[in-house]
Amino acid sequence: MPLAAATPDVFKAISEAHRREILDALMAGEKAVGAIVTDLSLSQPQVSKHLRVLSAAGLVSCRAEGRRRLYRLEPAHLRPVQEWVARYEQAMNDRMDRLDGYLRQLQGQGERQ
Amino acid sequence: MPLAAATPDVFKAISEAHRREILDALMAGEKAVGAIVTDLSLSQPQVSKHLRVLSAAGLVSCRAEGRRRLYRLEPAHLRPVQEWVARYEQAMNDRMDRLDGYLRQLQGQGERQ
DNA sequence: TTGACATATTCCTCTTGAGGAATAAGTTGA
DNA sequence: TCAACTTATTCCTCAAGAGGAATATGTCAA
Repeated sequence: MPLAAATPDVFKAISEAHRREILDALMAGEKAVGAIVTDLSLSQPQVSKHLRVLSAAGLVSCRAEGRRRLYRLEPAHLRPVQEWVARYEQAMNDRMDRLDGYLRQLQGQGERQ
Repeated sequence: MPLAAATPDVFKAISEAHRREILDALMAGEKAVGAIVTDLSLSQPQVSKHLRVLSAAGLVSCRAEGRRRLYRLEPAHLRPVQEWVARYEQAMNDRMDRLDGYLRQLQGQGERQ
């Protein structure tokens, strides 16, 4: 994973399954790198590199405690994604409403016949 | 864009900015490829390839009308993303609540002094 | 200081993916 | 059938990105 992988693009950051797993693991709370390694059965460099990407995207933060580094979720930085999908939830509902209206209309016709 | 790009992975599909723009453009309703091309100032092959990826992910569907192909949004297939982020909204709120409780506690102490 | 430990980084290889140019394929109208 | 039109596909190149192995960096404990 080259340095350039540390893109601050949140959508890119969460597009990788392993990185989503890491975020999921951090939902339980702060964790050291080693804990993530054992939890997810990934290699240590692999986890470090993914954490770097997540960090660049602002999705995790880090504090040092002794020789360990404790990573913590920063869920607020998922907001761009959240807002983006939210607009489509609206679209989903609109479609539902149309379908609903159509069904109601069909039903009305049925009753009139 | 090789064929292998047609991954049915929704997260990968929406990780590309141009593809998100295409989806956004389709929120207004069904559109022909050419319309997307002019709307977004992308090349025609570029749009076709992105539509292929979006289609493989189930995010758009297509119907032929004469020599044109009309693409339509399938917002329901964004559900995996929506559900995934939703879990983090919960995490955000939890954190907010803790912050709120903490502030209240501080305020209480201030009043007592 | 030295050695064990925890994490980060570098170097490498391989695959994936984006985009351009050219072309193929399907459709319509004359 | 032929020419114009619309979209899809192929071939190519280049950059990005993932992962492994080895190593560097930093920290603690004795």
